[in-house]
Amino acid sequence: MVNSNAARLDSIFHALSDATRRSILRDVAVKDKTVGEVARPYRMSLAAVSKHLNVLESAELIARRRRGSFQIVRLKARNLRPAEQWLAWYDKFWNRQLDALQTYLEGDEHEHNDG
Amino acid sequence: MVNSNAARLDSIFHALSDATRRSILRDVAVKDKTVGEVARPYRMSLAAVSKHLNVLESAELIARRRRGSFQIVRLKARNLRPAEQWLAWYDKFWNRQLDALQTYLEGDEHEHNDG
DNA sequence: GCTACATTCAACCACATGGTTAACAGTAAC
DNA sequence: GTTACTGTTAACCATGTGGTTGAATGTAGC
Repeated sequence: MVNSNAARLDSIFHALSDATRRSILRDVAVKDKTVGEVARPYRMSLAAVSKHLNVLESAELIARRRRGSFQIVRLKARNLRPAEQWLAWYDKFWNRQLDALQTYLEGDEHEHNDG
Repeated sequence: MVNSNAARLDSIFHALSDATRRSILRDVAVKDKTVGEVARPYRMSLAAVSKHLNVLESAELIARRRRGSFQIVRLKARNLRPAEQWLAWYDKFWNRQLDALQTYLEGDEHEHNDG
């Protein structure tokens, strides 16, 4: 619909398209963590994790704030909402089992004319 | 073909991270379309659209089947479900307004979304 | 087989991504 | 200021992405 909305969805879905980043979101959802704490479970450099955090932050899915010499990573869960709302539009297509209907029509040689 | 859950989510979210592909999903949700019909609204080559369809197909969000010399593109809406379920886990964080609570508790700065 | 049409594949390009290591910068403690 | 620690930035590399054009494939009909 709106273009800025599209760009927002681009960045959110892109941020979610990496398993490491999704895992990081889970980690910080439960409890705020420092960057070091976020990075520790992952077998990659701190710099790599920092870049993942940049991606998540530019999608506004996390925020970093400084506390002393640490940076605290916090989830901004509400900003997942546009993605969930976008997906919710498709509920009707599986809830009403149109997909199953089409699978049925496709599976046999039933050719329902598109017109 | 998608193996693990994580890889499946990778491919789904990646497929959704492009506005053209999201738009294509909307287009074929309403009604099955040929590749040519899908491509017509977009200002890019048919080959480019075909590549977008490849991405959507490898995420199993669409299926193509041949009918005569045409290929019919059909939505496989149910396969959006893993993405929606992944996101649904975060509902509690905004529904219970823990996000706002944490912002309040942690923050001197009341940063409200400036967008 | 030949022609026309629908779509994909191949080769190519510019740029983004995810990772590395090493250098740099902010903060605290001495 | 120096040292130690936390985290980001820079430079680099291999691979992936989104687009192009043009050739190739598959199907229908003559």
